Amino acid sequence: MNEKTAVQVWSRLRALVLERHDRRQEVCEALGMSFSKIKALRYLAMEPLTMRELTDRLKVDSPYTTLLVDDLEQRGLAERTAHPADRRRKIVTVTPEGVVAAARAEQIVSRPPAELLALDPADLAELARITAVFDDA
Amino acid sequence: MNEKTAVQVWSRLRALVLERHDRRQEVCEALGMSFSKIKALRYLAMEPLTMRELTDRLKVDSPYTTLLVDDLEQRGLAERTAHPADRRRKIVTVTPEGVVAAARAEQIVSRPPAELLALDPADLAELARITAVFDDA
DNA sequence: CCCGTTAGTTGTACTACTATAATCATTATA
DNA sequence: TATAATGATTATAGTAGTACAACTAACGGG
Repeated sequence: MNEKTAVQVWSRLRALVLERHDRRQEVCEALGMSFSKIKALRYLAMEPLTMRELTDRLKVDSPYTTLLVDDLEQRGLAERTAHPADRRRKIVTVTPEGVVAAARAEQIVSRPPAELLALDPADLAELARITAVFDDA
Repeated sequence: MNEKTAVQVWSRLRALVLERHDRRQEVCEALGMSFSKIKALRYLAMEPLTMRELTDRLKVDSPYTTLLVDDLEQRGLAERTAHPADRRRKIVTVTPEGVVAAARAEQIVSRPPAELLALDPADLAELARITAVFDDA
């Protein structure tokens, strides 16, 4: 009954991530911007992206990406710069202020929930071992 | 280093639930309605609720709950009925069609991801054992 | 060099959701 | 029994996000 156990585990993981520890509202309030903008900022903080790459990562349409980056620029968190090889493209990079803001967001969402911290260390280690395969799956 | 391991596990669980297997779009397309309405329908399918109780569960404001239930009623998926003891309240119940729709939604979101099904049965059992404490936490 | 394609922007219109205030009926309470 | 509080609705306005069409500028292959 692998299937049945998987359903049960899946239900618990969803409850943990989606219901009990949905940090979206918290991070939106902390940074004073919508979650879409925070997602954009976090992608850009990982590496500079062209508008198109950012559009693909966010899974939105390109006109909306323009609006998102417009807003991030107005807040002084990101900048459009020229692409060295293709003058059609624009590379969006985060400013130092953007790096700080992205780190604040990252810190909030990555804070592990009490349920995990309360686990027996051996069980937590087991969890780490078992979930390791998710990284490259 | 319990903290560090917890951060790592938390990161993997978030990626699994939020990035790789976010079923929101899929279930919205299957039922032809917004995710808020589907959430409302699923709560109501578990048990009949008053408008206030539904409002609290959905964490929206009461005027919006009115709109949500209006729409579910128009689709023939839910019904407002009188409260036996308090004529101010209205009890919202799902219709037989609503039960079917809620079950379809449930089936989509509860389908466990390939990552879990591919686990070694012993590891999956371990996962079930360790995550069991989440149920009452 | 022409032509199809791509990158990005602008504009418009729409849906989903949020916030607030006002209103009505009903119930609980001082 | 007057008054406060509650449950639900209506109305209004605003923000966020989505979809589409049109457009400019620039690249790339025949």
